[in-house]
Formats: sequence, structure tokens, C-alpha cells
Amino acid sequence: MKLKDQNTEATILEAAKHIFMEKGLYGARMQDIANQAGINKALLHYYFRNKERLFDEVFGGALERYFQNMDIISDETLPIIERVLTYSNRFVHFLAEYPQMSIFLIKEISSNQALFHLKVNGIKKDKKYSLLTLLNEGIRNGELPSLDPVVFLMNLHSMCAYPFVAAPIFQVICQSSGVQWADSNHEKLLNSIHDFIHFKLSKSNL
Amino acid sequence: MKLKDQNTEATILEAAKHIFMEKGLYGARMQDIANQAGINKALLHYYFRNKERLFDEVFGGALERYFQNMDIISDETLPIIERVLTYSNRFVHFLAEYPQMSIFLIKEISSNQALFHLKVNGIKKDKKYSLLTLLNEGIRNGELPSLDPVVFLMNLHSMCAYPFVAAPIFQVICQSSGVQWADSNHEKLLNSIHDFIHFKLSKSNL
DNA sequence: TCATGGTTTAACCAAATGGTTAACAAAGGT
DNA sequence: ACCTTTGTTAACCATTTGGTTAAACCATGA
Repeated sequence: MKLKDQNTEATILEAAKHIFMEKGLYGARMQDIANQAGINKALLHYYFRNKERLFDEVFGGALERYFQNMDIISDETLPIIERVLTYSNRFVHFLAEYPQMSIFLIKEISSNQALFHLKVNGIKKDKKYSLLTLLNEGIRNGELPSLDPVVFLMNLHSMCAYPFVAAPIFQVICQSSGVQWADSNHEKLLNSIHDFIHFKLSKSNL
Repeated sequence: MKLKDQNTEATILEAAKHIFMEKGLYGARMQDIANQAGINKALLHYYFRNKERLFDEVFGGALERYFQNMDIISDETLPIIERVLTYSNRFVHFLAEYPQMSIFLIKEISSNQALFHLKVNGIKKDKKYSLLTLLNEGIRNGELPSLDPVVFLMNLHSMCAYPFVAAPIFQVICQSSGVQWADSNHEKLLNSIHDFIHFKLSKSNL
């Protein structure tokens, strides 16, 4: 009975992640979280003062992990195009590992932008390691062709993230056209994204 | 006082759209909707039996409009690539007109997939006018290069829809890199999407 | 052993919320 | 004028839900 002890808090957080990701802030019930964690509801309030704080923890954690994943961490001596390819790989694999993450963030961000801005300001974002900075640098020094870095970033992120966000919609589209749908074949997706990166960032394509 | 009469129902629906799109099914309060419509809460139940039915109306309507927009309606004598370009134009302009639409659908679909499948089955989807069918046809008869139509469709939809879905995230990314962010410049986006379509669907690119 | 302090629970509470009721108002047909 | 139907409201109700409380539990050190 007392085996849990210190990990009770972790158990609760795990359960809260699960429920909040599925139901969202408003849809989630404290009782559901308690059930999921296998504990009494009052214990939630013992570890986390109230629903808002518990949610903050989950939301903030997810945001942080999400934005961490957007740093360019690859070897600085590599050509920019290689680093962007690596970036897209990391992004897709990250999303494949946490398929609900994007949906959760988008849901909650859209329904509480104030909290989002508050939380995101608390996360240190290093300009030095951002994709936009890298692109701008490459364009300035001629390593990349001249293109709009914001549009490119949007295209890239879109192609990486939206398949996870809109998976149920894509399933239905495929079904209704009688096309087979392989849920987990992210390699094909990545190949196409790599093609796109080469297309946009290779100078030979001009 | 009695001026409204027949349009009360429409007023309620309009208010419900507004509130549900902003807050989602769980976050929306019947009282909020009544306030937004400027009427008594009981009147909601007079026109729509309960919250679920009112939501169904909004959700179903949104779904229908969304999927209607996915029909290929352009002139059949045009080259396929032209028709796909037109398709992307329509899609982006549609989303630009209803920027919350995608987020709303994704939110609610992800938190109630059963309802989604139920509703979507009630919408007649004509294989004949689907993008996938068109692509398959073009590939079969050699008008298009050989490519995976599902991946292409995912890429295309992603680039069109995700900028609206993740607008707040993109804003933050741009801000934190000190890049100016023009919210409404969809023409740049469309240009890039058109480039992509040409890149993928032109045989000359092989 | 037993006192102590952190941990856990059952029972409870107040507020919020979806939904109902009964009465009233307006309009239209007779 | 009067009855019926439709539209509208204030007040009310039952349930759900986030949150609290007081008591119990249990490991541990004096």
C-alpha cells in the first residue's frame, strides 16, 4: 500500500497527461485523473493544489518538450541543407512518438492563448539555434537560394506535423476513395519531405 | 420584442457556432451561447432539445462544408495539374475565410472519433470528385509522373491547412527569431504551394 | 513503544451547469 | 372579443464537479 511513496506524484502526472491529452482542460475530470492514477481524488489536491496547477504542469511540460525539439542541434560544420534534413527527421520522429502532442497543444493554445504566451515566455528560446536564423544565415552568405524563410518554415512544419494532427481526416479521405491507408509508414512521408527540402534549398534547382 | 420570430433559430445557431468554435464542446456553456444570442437560456432548449443536439448541428454543418470543399469541381477538360492548382486555391481561400474551422474540427474529431465517423458517413462523398481519384487516374494514364498519391495529398493538405491550425505557434516562432510576421499574407503561401504542385506533378521534373 | 509527520482516504460542501416548469406575451384564426 | 398556438422568460431543480476537512494510516526515529 505504501510502496508508491515518492512516485505517487509522478504517477499522478502521468495520469494527468493521459487524461488531459485525451479530453482537454475542460473535458478532463479530476475524478478521471484520480481513477487513472488509481488513487483518491483528494490526493490530487494534496500534490497539486488544484486543477489549474495540475494542468499547467502538463501543458508547460508538453510545450517545453515541443519547443526543445525545434532547436537546431546538428553539427555546425555540416551544410545547411543536411542540417535541415536532420531537423525534419527529428521532428517527425518526435511527433510519431507522441502522436497526440500536437493536437493537444493546438487545442489548448487555441482556447487559451493568454496562458500559451505566458508559458512560452518562460521557456528560454535561443535565437542561435532556431531554424529561421539558420535559413537567414544561409541566404545571406549564399549557401542557400533566395527564398522566404518564413514560408519555407511553415511548409516544412506543416508537412511534418499535420499528418499527425489530421490523421483521422486523412483516414476517412483514403477510405472513401477506396485507398489503403498505412497509419505508421512515416518513412514515405519523410522521403517526400526530404525531396521538398532539396527542391527548395538546392541552388541547382534555380 | 417579437421582431426576431423566425430568425431566432438562426441567431442561436450563429451564436452556438461562435461559442463552440472558440471553447469546444466541453468548454462551451449553454449560458454563454444564450448570452451571445441575446436570449434566455431556456429558449435554447426550446429550439434544440439539448446541448448535444445543438452541438451536433454545428459540428455536422462544419464537417459538411469542410468536405464539400474537397470536391474537385473544376472543368474536366483542363490538365490535371491545373485542376490541382485550382483545388489548392479554393482550399486555402476557404480556410482563410473560416480560420477557426480546421482547429475546431480537429479538436472535436480527436476527442470524439465515434461521432466523427457517424457524421461523416452521413455525408455523401463522391469518389468521382475526389483528389485521390483524380491523381490515380493521371498516374495510370501517364499524364502525371508516378508518385504516391496519398503522400502527395497529405503534403498538399498539410501545407494548406496547418498554417491556419498552428498560427499562434508560428507567430511565436517568428517573434522569438525577431522576424516580422504578416498574418494575412496567404498569397505568398499559395505561391509556394503552387511551386510544390508543379515540382511534384510535372513530368519535366523527372 | 509511542509520538511525529508525511501520506491517503471517505465523507462532505458549495458552486456551476444542463435542463425543466409554469406562467406570460404575441399573433392569428374563428 | 376569445381561444389556440407559438415564442419567451424568470425561477427552479438535480446532478456534476472542483475542492475541503477531519480522521485514519504508516514509516520512522527517539
